[in-house]
Amino acid sequence: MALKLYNTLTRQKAEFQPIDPKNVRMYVCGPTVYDFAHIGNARPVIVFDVLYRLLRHIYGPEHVTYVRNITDVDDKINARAAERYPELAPEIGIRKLTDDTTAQFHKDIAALGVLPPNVEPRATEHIVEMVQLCEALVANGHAYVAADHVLFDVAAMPDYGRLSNRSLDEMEAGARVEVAPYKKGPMDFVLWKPSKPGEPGWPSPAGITVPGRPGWHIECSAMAGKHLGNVFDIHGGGIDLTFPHHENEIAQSRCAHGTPVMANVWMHNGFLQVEGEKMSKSLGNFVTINELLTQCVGDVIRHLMIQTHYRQPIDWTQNGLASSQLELLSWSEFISERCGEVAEPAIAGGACDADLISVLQDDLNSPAALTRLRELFGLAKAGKLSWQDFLANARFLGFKNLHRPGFFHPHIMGNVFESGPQPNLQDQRLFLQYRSAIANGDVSLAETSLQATRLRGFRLKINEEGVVFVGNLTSAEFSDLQIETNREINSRIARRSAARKAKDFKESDRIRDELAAMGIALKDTKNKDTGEIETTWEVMR
RNA sequence: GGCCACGUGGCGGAGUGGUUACGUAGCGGACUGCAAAUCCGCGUACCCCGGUUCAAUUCCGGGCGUGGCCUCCA
Repeated sequence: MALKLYNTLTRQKAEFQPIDPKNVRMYVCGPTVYDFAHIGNARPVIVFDVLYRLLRHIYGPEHVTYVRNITDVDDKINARAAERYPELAPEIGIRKLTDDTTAQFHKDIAALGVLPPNVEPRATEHIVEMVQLCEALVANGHAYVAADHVLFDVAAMPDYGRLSNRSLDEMEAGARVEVAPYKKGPMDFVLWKPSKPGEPGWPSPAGITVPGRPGWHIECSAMAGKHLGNVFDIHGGGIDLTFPHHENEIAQSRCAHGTPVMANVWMHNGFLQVEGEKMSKSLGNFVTINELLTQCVGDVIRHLMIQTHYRQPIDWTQNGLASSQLELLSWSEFISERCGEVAEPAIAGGACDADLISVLQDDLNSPAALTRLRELFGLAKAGKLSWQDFLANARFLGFKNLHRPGFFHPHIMGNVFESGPQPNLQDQRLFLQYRSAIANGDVSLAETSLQATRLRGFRLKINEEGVVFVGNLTSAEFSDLQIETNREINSRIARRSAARKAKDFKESDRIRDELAAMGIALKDTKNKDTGEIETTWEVMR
């Protein structure tokens, strides 16, 4: 089956035909860097990561160019920088804010298993290209200068509004925005505007003498043009960007370059709600990726995200996260049993499943891909498929911690020593935060969490499988909790086995309950060869 | 007001003009001293009202509900 994609431009699913199969080009609108990225920002990042992986699979990794920009010039950035760094010169404060926020963004999405794009251009490094675009548009009559602004003349473009399916008449009729007096047409939009004092500014195009700065849309036209050419294959982003952002990008790029399209395929991911409500700062239900990563491993977020088709709305809930985590737990328990002591399986081998690729090729049907992965899981459990093959497919979908089941347990292991303080809810949250920090590779958060728990009288230890052990030894020679713990657990299991042999079930059940109170679950299995009963343990679900 | 999505079993979530996807929870069974884990089995869902059709959850029309854009928010 060939790759089919839904195209907002045509409102149809159609077979994807790359302009050049040796260089498939995709542009996705990235974040404006002024604050922590939220879960809504994570959606396009994950969705188009799946597409990127699929394209690389089909055309070869070296034949795909993925560009995702960083918007680092914006009113919100200016305002935030002035607020946070009032003592710094504006350009220094802005640079610091955008650098820090970009670094944070990278850290957050790395935990989500997202591959880095081939190019990640910053708007401020493409001012020259933006100025050139403005010049070209003024020169060919698609833009005009008024009051030190460069404005796009919407009336000069016959099919303006095609992407968002709007006519100029409708938009003007329904427009709620006040029209600036210098605009020729009410829908004309800004390509370049004069900088106010204290705002970043650059030499202006088109004979404007005062310094200025770019409008919102022009940056993407400039960056896409520079890195992907005047016409490229796929342009993606959130559905809210369809109008005006993408519509205006198209207008600028096409009119500047004289091309019939900017990108052949336009893809838009659906919106996201939180616990049934729209996410907004005023409602106080703003969920940042960073915050989520203190509760769970990035794989869990990814699982929940791709379980819904990218064009469907998602209601993001705590409940959903928990069930995603549970499924990942069962996969990871299987994997860790099979791969044994290989802590960092640089697992060789494992092939991509044709059916999984096939459903993914149907407009990126990631939920169906997950269903296929579940079938593969069943086959692997039944011994009809190697665990490496299953793992390879899971990794293709971006899950990267399946060899560490400890990361997916709903709880961390309970208190294995009986004296001293018992953890309360807040402590347990800290334990989880520590585990997540380790899982997501956040070294500084891990250290902070460790310190905090230490102050509260607990000691944490995490093993290769991601299982966190908690003790409250007060001794300064707190050596190796894991060894202590294993010794403790094994001796209790031995006592229980003896009791069972003696048919003292009251005693054996008592020991099992005791272990359960520590968060340890026992499993009795019959050894197939010897017929002996063997007891294994794991952290409780 | 204009334009546009979405509404599936307890929950999550694909898909289809006629044959109970899938996951999870729940229930029943096997196994077990009892559990847990595992394995096997079970649920006959598609917002409402009309229409088209031999047949609609799936197509068409209307309604209701939720959400998005038209306000530089993915």
